[in-house]
Amino acid sequence: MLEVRERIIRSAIKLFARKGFFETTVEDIARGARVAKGTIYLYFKDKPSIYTTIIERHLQESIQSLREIEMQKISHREKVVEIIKRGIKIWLKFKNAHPMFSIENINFAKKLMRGIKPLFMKYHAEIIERIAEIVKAGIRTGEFKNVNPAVAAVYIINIIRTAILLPQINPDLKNYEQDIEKIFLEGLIRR
Amino acid sequence: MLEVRERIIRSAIKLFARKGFFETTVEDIARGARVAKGTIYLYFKDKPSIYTTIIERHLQESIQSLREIEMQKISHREKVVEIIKRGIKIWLKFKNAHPMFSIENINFAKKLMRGIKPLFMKYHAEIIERIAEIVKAGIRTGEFKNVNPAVAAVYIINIIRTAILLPQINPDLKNYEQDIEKIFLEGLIRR
Amino acid sequence: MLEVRERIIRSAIKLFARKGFFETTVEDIARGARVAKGTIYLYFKDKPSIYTTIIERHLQESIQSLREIEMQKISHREKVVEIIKRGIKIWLKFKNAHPMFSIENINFAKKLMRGIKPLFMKYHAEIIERIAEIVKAGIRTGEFKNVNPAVAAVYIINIIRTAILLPQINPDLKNYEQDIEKIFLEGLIRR
Amino acid sequence: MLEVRERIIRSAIKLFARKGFFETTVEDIARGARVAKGTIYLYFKDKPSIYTTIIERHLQESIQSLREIEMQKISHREKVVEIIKRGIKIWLKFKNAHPMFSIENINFAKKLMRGIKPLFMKYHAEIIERIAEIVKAGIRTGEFKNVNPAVAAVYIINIIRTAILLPQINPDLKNYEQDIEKIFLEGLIRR
DNA sequence: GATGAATGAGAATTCATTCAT
DNA sequence: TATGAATGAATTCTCATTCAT
Repeated sequence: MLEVRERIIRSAIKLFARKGFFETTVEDIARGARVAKGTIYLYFKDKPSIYTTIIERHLQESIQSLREIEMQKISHREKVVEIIKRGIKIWLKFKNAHPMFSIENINFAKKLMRGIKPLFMKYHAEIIERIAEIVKAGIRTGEFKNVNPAVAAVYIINIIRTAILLPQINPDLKNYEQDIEKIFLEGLIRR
Repeated sequence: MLEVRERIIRSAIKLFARKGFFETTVEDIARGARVAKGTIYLYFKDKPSIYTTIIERHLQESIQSLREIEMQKISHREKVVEIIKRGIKIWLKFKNAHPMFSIENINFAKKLMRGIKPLFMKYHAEIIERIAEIVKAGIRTGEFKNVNPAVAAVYIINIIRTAILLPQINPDLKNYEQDIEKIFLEGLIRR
Repeated sequence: MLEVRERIIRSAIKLFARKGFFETTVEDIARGARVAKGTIYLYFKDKPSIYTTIIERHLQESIQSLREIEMQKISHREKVVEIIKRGIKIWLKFKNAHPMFSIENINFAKKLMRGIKPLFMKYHAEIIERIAEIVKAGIRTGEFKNVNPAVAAVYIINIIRTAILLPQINPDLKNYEQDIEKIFLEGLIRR
Repeated sequence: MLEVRERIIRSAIKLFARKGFFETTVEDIARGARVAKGTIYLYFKDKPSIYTTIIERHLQESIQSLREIEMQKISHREKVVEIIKRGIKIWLKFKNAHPMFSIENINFAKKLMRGIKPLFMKYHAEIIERIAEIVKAGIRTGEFKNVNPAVAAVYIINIIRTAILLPQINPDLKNYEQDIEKIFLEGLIRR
């Protein structure tokens, strides 16, 4: 049997993803973790802090993934492609509950989420920063066009988002990753 | 003074965008519209239906915008650029509350959104369809690369989203639209 | 077209009988009377006073009916039977909404009905009184057993109630009036 | 101190009888039971279900009482008298709130009662049935007149009602039970 | 007289959080 | 540590009544 704290987190991830933060009750989480309601409060200060913990974990995972990519001996183009691939993998785990690349959700519930924003912003800024660094390097080596690296970084995060949303919106689509990558790297315009 | 119904809608748009659906109370909306709580219920069946009405309005506006672009006598490239420009304008108004712009919210509050989903999906499908048609035409004329038009359509919607998020994440950035457009149309890779 | 006031009363009678006092809204009554909601308040002080008016009308009708029976040249036994017959007829019109022989309803809604109680009690006392007078006379002439006339009067009102409830409880029953009258006049015990 | 659930039920019985269902608030009940408002909802799904529970309890008590009477080794006449005596005792506790005792209430609040009606009808039918059986047996043995037993059963229930109402209407009356019993068993007519 | 839009007090219900055991 | 019964603030929604037109 897992640690109580871990059981709570896993139960919460499952429920937040399925029903959302507001429509998941602390009781639901407790039931899923097979502990009593009160026990939750021995491990977490309040409901939002469960959410915060989950987000933080995923953001850290994302940053760890970026660090690994940075150190690989591959072209910057390949690095960018790798960021997208691994980003999809990590974020897919957390799917819809993840406010990561859905920054709006942070505003979606001001009061409750107030505590999440600074945390999120800190990590988010680092993620953008690290991706921007790779883009900047790619520009220096002449691999990439001369664009604002920060803009490109946000753009890349949205590419990940596009890849995750696409099958939700259009489940029949196959091999869309190739098209996304193509448009992203080479542009929509034919020459 | 505006019509009561219109005042309620505008108050709700402002509040949903600022605080989100759950943390906006009916009383808040009433206060913002300068009517009594009960008055809301003369114009709307319940709280979710205010939300639905707002969403529908924005989706219809989006579709109307697409129709106008379709009829313009400009290149497909210019049409796509125009879609993005006008999309930004429309969605900016509704910012954070807009579930299209932030499809994750649909899962962020499953039960609430259940009623909205069919409505949303209907319009969303039409929007994707119309954008895809333009892309398809552009491919035929040789303006665009040969990619799956549906993939490109979702991609374009996410470009709009990127453009809206960027200044929120990094308020110092200037002229980022140009870079976004450049990456989108010509790709990140230099040649 | 009837007078407005009369239209309101008839609409209310119909609705109170069908849905009860609490679940009939003033708006319902107005719609049924084909007047605007506000118009009701030109004719009645408030919602309970519509109810009061209806009750008063029926109680007066009951008393009028008793007065007529008193003057008839028939035996006391026949008078009592007549009271029951005409009581059934009058009360049936108002059926379930009638708190008359459902004195509990007066307590069923203390606050709202507070105004009804004195009115009701006044008439009710008179009705009991008049019936008791007839019973007393019957005892004097030797037609009836020597029982407390007031007890007999309430008993008689409950006979009316029994006759009205029976078909509601058991719709298949036929000719039950005869059995009720028999038990009432001659008793259940065989001799 | 009683169990919480029991305290809630007793508080509700007292209040429903005094003020009626509609004018008793959940807060009232909670205060009377000395628990918080929310606690009510740990024991009952909603307000009507408190009512239902109370009704069911009293109906079951009535049936249990009938079963006991059935088994007694006394004449049918004595059984019938016993039914009335014990009926008075049981129903007095629940007085005004009891819809059996006051079947009109069923229509006094149609929507509310819709959920109660099937429950009520089930028990009510059994009560009538059991009383009717006793009457039928009394007719067979020659104790009772040859009347429809179902009619007599409803008649008996109304006798109970008469006995409960009488002191409410006329508080000065003494020994009225004897007169009621006399009229019921031997009839009003003198011979 | 007549209207019906607007009001707002009041009710039922939910659920995060506490705390005695 | 763990429990889960109890709490009560907060929210949605209803509807009798008012009042400007």
